[in-house]
Amino acid sequence: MIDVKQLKYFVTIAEEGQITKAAQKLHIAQPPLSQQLKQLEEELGVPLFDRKAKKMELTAPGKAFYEKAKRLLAQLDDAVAEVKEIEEGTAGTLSIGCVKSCFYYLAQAIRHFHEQAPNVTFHLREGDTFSICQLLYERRIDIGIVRLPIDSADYDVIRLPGERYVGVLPAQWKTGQPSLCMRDFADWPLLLLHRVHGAGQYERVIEECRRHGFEPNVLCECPDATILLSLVAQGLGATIVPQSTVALFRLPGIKVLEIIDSSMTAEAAAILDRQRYLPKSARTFLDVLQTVAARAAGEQHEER
Amino acid sequence: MIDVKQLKYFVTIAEEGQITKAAQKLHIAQPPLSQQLKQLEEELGVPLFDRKAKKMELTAPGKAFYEKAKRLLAQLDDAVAEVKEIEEGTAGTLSIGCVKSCFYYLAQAIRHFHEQAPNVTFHLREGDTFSICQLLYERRIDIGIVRLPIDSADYDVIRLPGERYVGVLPAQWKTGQPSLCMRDFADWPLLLLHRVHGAGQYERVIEECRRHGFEPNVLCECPDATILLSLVAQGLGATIVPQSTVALFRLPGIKVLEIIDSSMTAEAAAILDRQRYLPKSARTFLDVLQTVAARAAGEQHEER
DNA sequence: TTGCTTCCATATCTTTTTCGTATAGGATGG
DNA sequence: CCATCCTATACGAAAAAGATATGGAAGCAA
Repeated sequence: MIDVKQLKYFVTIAEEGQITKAAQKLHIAQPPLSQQLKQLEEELGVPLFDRKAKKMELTAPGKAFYEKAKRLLAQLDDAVAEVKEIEEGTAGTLSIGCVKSCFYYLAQAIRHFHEQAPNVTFHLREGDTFSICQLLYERRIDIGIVRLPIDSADYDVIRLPGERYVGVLPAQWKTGQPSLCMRDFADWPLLLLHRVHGAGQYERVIEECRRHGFEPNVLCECPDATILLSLVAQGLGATIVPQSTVALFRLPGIKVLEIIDSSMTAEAAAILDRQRYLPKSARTFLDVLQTVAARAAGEQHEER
Repeated sequence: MIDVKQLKYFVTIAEEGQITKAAQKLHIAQPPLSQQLKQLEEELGVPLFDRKAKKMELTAPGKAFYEKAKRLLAQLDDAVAEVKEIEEGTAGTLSIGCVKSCFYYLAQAIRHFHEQAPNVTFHLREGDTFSICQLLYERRIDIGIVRLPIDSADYDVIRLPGERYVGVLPAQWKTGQPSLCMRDFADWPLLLLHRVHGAGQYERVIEECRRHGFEPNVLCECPDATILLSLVAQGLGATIVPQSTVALFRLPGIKVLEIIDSSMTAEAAAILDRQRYLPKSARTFLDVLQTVAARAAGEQHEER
């Protein structure tokens, strides 16, 4: 079976014009090189060189094979380099699925990661937590970014720092203070994020309202943060969302106010298929994501 | 060092989806295949598969490498096939240098050879015997076709059948008989082939004239048969050339007559660089050339 | 859950291949 | 004609690849 080693040997001999010099260049002794060449010629069934007294000269088939061999070796090197680049995360594609309320993290992370690894391209998918998990299971995405809680049986869950919820009101609404209490929401129609499948933030917010002694008036539930916020901008009602959600989708016509008497935190996480090999680009991206999330959490504390 | 064998193994595993089946297909045991794969992954520094319970699944770098590897293996096969084709003479290029007075042989040989090996292309060079030898020495041509005698020290000489000389006269010249004697040339201005370097047919014809008791009146000597014959066609004089020479360059305005009282033969030969590997196409071509020359000689005898 | 099956990984031994040293043979040039 | 340079062959040593035996994890069925 023809071997890469034989190709390298052959190419070197062809370029050096003699076996002895080629052997030196290859850091092997001369006899084995003679043998390898002989073996290659036998495998091909074709003499590759005319053995002249002072120099080996390529035959017609030899010339043709030299060109091919050189090309093949170069392509092999390329292939190896590319594989390593993909592994190192300096090239390749990263597929990420993200719930909309976490796009702020994602956008920041992509921006920072792109500075480190400009050759990595992204495929983004959007959906609610359930569908993101589904995509991950189907291997359509490498990383999912979702809101907790989730059923974590099949995934590695990398928790991101929790963040506070904020109240979002139509800009024209009058409020006495520059901040809100949970009790304020008792009188307003509420628009809330709600997963299509399973329990999540929605249930948590309802729970919090009840803890503050009122049953919320939920006008609309919707799984998509941008739709929700645009409805708020239309003046339909107020909503309670994680802070980062409005950091990205800060539409005109809404105002964002702190809720001072609630310690609810929205938790997000990056999730991974446990059984799957993760390219280094993905691992690096996760680091970046965590850094971004941590900084966002820090800023939040400062504001407070 | 990455090995073709490893690539084949890897591709097979990738296609079979599991090591055990791949090992069966490759006719080796399973453990060595596991080891080879492991080794390849170590050399690349990248895991190529996710080991899942029931099937091996390619990682992102693995997918990329699979495509490259498959392509490389195909190209290697192509390269080997091409080299063998060139060796077998079913492809490649054949460079031939030929003196003009032998082009008849060459044309016939090329025509027949082309039927056998339509993928072989030709590079033709023309010159006198000396320059053809020179081209062969410089490896600009694979085969030379020349008139004897030559200095045969450095070449393998493959003699072609000898052929008779014929007299060529301007068409308008009146001759009593349908054939000629050497003596007839005593009265005519002669145009003769003459090598630029060294001795050859010219000297032989002069010698033959003297043997017949006259000193030829050489009006013009010239190394190129077509020029010579066109001068004859212009009525400038007569010439004596090998029969095959006029067989190809039968210009209007000349007539060809047998010389009945001379047994001079013109000898041609194919010559080869002794120290050089000869592709099979060249060897096959030589066979065809000899067949063609032999048949030409046969026809000549019949005519006679 | 238990037991069975399937498949990958590891360990060890055997065989094959490859390499290095020593040496012979052929061509070239002074 | 000898010295030199290069290639080819012979043979022992080292390295690599393969086969067999075995262990362990995961799926599947009872």
